[in-house]
Amino acid sequence: MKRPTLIDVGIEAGVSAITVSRALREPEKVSESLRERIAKAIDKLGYVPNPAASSLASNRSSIIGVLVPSFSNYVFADVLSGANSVIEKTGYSIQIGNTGYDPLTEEAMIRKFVSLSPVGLIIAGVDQTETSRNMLETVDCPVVQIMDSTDDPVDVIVGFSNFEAAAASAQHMVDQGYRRIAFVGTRMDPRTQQRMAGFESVMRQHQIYDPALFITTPQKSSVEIGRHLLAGLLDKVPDCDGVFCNNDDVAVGIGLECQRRNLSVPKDFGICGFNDLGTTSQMNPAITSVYTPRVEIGERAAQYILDRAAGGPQPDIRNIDLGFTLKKRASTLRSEAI
Amino acid sequence: MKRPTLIDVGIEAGVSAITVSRALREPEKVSESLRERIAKAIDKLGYVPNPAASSLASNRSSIIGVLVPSFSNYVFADVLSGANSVIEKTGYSIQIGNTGYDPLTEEAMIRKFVSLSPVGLIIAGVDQTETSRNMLETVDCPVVQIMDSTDDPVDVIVGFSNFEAAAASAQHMVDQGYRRIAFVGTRMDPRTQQRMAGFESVMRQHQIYDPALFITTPQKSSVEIGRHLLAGLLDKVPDCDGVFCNNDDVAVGIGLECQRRNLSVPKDFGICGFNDLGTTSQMNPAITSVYTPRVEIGERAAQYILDRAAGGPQPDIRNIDLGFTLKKRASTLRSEAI
DNA sequence: ACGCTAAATGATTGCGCAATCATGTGTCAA
DNA sequence: TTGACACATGATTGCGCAATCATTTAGCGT
Repeated sequence: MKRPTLIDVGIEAGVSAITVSRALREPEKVSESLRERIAKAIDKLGYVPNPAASSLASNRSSIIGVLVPSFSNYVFADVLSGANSVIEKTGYSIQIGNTGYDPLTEEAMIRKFVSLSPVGLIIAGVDQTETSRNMLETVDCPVVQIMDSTDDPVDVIVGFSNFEAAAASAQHMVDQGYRRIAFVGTRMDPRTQQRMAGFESVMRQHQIYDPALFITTPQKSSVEIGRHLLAGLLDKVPDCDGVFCNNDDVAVGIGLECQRRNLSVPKDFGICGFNDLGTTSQMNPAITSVYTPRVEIGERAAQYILDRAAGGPQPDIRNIDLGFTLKKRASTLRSEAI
Repeated sequence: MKRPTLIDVGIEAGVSAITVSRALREPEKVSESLRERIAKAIDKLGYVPNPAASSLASNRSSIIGVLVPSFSNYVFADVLSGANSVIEKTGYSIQIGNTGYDPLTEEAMIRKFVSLSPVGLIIAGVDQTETSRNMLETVDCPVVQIMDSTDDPVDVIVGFSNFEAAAASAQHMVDQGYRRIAFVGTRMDPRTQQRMAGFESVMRQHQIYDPALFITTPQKSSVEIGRHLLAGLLDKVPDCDGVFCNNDDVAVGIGLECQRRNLSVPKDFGICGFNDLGTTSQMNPAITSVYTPRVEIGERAAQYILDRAAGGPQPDIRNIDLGFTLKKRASTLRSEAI
């Protein structure tokens, strides 16, 4: 009852082991009749390839590594979902790693992944350590950075500009007449910092920049923290008339806290979220948010790796910017609300 | 510049390859001095083990397979997070699979995972096909079913009783005086059906069972669908006075729709969610929900696999029920609200 | 019918490691 | 001093597959 090998299948089908191997990997190089006989033998014996042996012999595993900073951040659940939908139809599989937003953990995970001779790697962001960057430059497989935008990716990057997305949101709020807009940032990972920079740039441009309006916390985002941060913010800056959040959870929390305080949204207070995870659009009033194409980013990243694995070239455009969409909703549309 | 092997390290350290291998896997069997020399050599050469070779030679990979029905269901993001927190400190890695709530996809994924000679498997639920069940019974590694409860697991099961959790919620609503309580179910996967059964059982017990109060849809849950389902429900059953949702998203959507309709919660309408994902507790009013120990389930499942891998025995209690907690909040506490 | 080429199939080898068994080395009791 | 024994280290082998090269067969024009 041992697990059958290529040799067993070969014997059953009356061919050599290598022909079976070929029939599986390059069927066009094996005659029709043999293919059928081999298929029958595989079926009969219940043969399943041994990926370890294949990997060892070919110096190439069938693993695609996906490195994300957090599983509980739903943004990455979506990315994973997109990548999976593309990969699951192939013979490849996804191995995941969680860096916990820590560069050194990330380094360790990259080292581990590189040792797998993966088909490709997907990794969030551009802010790797020098050592990490070096490993990624050197590894013999496509590497896709995601959720960000840069002219100098390791290989290619699929994402959008966090700076621009935040700037567009800020500009929208300014357009709607808000002047004392706060930035609320949780976790403060590199992408959040870029959003903060984009926000700040627009504030400065309109000469309404005020450092007192920047509220940040290293805690992870949540609806609950959003409520607390709004309370703190209004204590500290009572004349604050709006907020841009680095995350939808926080925006929802703030929206709920406004309900409780009977703070009129959008009239007296504007709210803008980030990522458009679904709840913002259903709130009362509906909350403006920046839709980011997370699922598509996962799909495109995975597809690029498959294309390269199939022999495709590195494309000319290495910065694949899928953009973002500012979903303007009631929570900031003060002009229409009057 | 080739990747160094055990032999290279051995030469560098002046020992044989197998001693290096031992130093890595069973350090206590190698003398202190050699261990140091070997460690230095490994460092100098930047040696990283080849998992494929190891797996081939030992007939045992370092992979723990986790099979979930969906990545975008945040419940499983939490499970994954819990499992990862336990596993990341070890030399093992997580390979994930998405069954898409489809038994045949699940079968295929199990087949694939089994072929990896994994350290262990974690799989959601108990409703595998006969073929799946067979493979799981046969595979030579610990298998942990999760998110459910049964006296007859494949190996062990870590979870809670969906039937009991729903029944407890229903009983609570009945205790609060609700009599025309609807069940709103999305996706209708096996666990949702168990919740429905638990709910139904309590309704029958109190002789207030009415099939018209069961609203189900194959769509996945979301805040948006929750709003729509409430609208449909109130059209169909105007005297409905409460709802038990199989999922928090739906409960939040219903809560928001009640806000919009100025339907007084909990006075005229009670709402209970499931899973307690975080937003329910922050709503106005706060929504009652059943907290399920998702992260802990992931942790315990992973820990069990590690224990078994380290030579531990199969425990006596194979049904590890971590329970649930009904978080009674304003949305159902009608007696207190008056 | 002959030789040429292309297509189909096979034989051999080694990937890097761990299982197994073999050997060396030191310690201690009698 | 000897032998028994534990402990430390090494040599050999094979895991199942794919890369490489070798061989056979089929198809074709002249």
